[in-house]
Amino acid sequence: MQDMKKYTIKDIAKLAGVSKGTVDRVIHNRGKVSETALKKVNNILKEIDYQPNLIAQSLKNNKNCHLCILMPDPEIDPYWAPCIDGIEEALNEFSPFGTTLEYVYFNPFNKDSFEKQSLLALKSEFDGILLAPLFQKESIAFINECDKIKKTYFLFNNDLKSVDSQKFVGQDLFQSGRIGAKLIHSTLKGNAEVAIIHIDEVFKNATHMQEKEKGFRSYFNELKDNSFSLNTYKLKHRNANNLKKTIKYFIDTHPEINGFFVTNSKINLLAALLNNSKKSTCVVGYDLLQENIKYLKSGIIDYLIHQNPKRQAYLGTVFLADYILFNKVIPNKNLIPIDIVNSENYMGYLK
Amino acid sequence: MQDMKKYTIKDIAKLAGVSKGTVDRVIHNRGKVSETALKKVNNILKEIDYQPNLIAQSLKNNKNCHLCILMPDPEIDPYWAPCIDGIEEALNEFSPFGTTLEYVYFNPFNKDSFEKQSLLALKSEFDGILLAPLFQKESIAFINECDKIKKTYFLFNNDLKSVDSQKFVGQDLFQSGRIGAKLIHSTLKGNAEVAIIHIDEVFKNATHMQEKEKGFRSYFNELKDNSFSLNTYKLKHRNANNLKKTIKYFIDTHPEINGFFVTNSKINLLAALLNNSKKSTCVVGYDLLQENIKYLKSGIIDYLIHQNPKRQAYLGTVFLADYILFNKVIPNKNLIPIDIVNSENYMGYLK
DNA sequence: CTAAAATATGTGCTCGAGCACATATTTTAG
DNA sequence: CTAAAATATGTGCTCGAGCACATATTTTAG
Repeated sequence: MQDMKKYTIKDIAKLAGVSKGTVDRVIHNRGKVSETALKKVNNILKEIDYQPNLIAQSLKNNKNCHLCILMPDPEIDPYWAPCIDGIEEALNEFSPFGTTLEYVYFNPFNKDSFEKQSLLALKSEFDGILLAPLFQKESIAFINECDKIKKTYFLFNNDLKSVDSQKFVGQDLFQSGRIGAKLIHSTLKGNAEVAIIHIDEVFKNATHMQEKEKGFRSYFNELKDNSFSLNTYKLKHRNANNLKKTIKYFIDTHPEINGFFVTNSKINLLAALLNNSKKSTCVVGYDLLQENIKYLKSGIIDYLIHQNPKRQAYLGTVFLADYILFNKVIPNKNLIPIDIVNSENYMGYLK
Repeated sequence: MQDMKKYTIKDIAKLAGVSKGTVDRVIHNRGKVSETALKKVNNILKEIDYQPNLIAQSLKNNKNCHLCILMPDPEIDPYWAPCIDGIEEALNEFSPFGTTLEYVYFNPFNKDSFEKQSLLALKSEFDGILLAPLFQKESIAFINECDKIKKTYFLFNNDLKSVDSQKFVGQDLFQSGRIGAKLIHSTLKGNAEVAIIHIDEVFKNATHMQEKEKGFRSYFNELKDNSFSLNTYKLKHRNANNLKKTIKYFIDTHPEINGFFVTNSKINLLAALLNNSKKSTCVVGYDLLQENIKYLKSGIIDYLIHQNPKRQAYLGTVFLADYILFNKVIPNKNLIPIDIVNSENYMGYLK
């Protein structure tokens, strides 16, 4: 609230009765400064709380920032499509500061594809890389490689246990499972048969869903209400038709279930086959895919938990660019809020 | 994705075989350029899609941006406290670009205070002002004055009907009411006595709450379920003790109510007096005040609708600074998402 | 006490855009 | 055809930070 006059190095030099070269040496601890000069300059720096002009600084540095984005192909899994919007939004903000981008997609259901594409990415001359480390082991190998060749990386979507959490933006998946549980609890109150359903299309990329299940179960364990019974079901398959039959068979053989918690965005596959005539049911799943919103609007899905891939990718890009261009520190623990979405507030989260 | 080499004016001058002065004149349409030179330069500009270096530009302009924040005193109404965090966060981002701030607080329950403080603000030498226009008529007078003296303004929290919505960031209050209704509907299912409760401490600043009520009622109207009965109650008073008695009396005389929708952050006053022994009740209100979260955790409040004052103020500040410093256009219709908060996801929205 | 070495300090250029002013070229008037 | 006026073009400074290099001052060795 004080009158924040912006001091320049020249101002400081004049105030201290030295040249700007000396001020510069003091600021950057480059030595070759007498103790008298050092003290004078330091006192003034402290007094006026000198902040260098970021604009002048970055003009001088004239750094460029070329980022590489290593993520699943949104054509293969539409969950990732909003990430592009978030990244492009960040690019818009940073391209006047010399930021450029390059996308490298991999098939999220195919480990080999990740390995192949990550090698491709490494060949590129990027200054920083943003990646969704879907495959634990392979991703760790990849970032070790990045460390070795001194390239900055940043993770989004899911964390890697062995990695500095300062380099990650995403959600707390355990807590996210608890939220699902709370929603089903609020809606069904008691005497409910609850199913935790893992629908997995091709590849078992399960750490994600397991964390959610853990959180979900922890909520009900703490509740100590015997009138809820919980069971886990894994609905897998090889091709889409097959999966549809599996789900249909599951629904038909479990008419007693009235609470459905689907641990990923595939909930629309279940919703398509659910009959909403049964009065007291609660269906909770993940992600604002068009297909999911359709069933949210029609009332078959009660709640969707929003993982906000767009914001995750946006923030990841911004952190990287800010770090590379302006040496800004990346804030610690970037857990973004977990949004509860129903038929009345989903609009706010699209675009 | 092409090789985005960053061209400078010097590069263009060389390519066109002219001096940078001529290039500059072409770029800014300042005339005094022969047709041959004009064509040559324009062709190259088009060809390389020249984008001026924003950093160099703003170093040259060396604009300062002094913002004034005209908002309610958070000491008087704690709802506003998070706004300060959001504004300071924005300030952190922009102070290296020469942005400074000045707060002018008014008493949100006192029109005269607003008028007095807004006059005070006008005396200040600001480049832009961010305000929460609580008082319709007075605020319109104020921004008309701003228009007259050509000062940039931006609104947050609530809109003014007569004002360009491009200068506003906030939430859709009607929709927010519908969300409250949906939550009560999901939780209570049917056969419910629902109360819409306006708790107003001193001043009737009602447009806010009226919009929410309209949305709330519109949801139930569309539902066409006779088993819900809706009633509106206005709980007013002159001093806090008095209000407590009023609320207590209201609760005691309306034991039949099981759905409570409180249209503002004062829901903790109701929650403090509610008995949660009754099994099938649903209490929905607004805002993540500490007092509200207490009752959310204890289970008396089921849902809080998050108006995200922090993000509103953050975005407002960012838009103003970006506009003043970099001539960025302020995006149209800045309606931020309306977050549904329960005991399991509130943490993500704090800080 | 002097010359060389070590240390301290200052100067002037750069980053890219933008503009004032100086200079060069073309057009017009007589 | 020439001088003045009009027009076109180019030069060099500035914004603030940062650094290489030039210069000044102090210390050390003999």
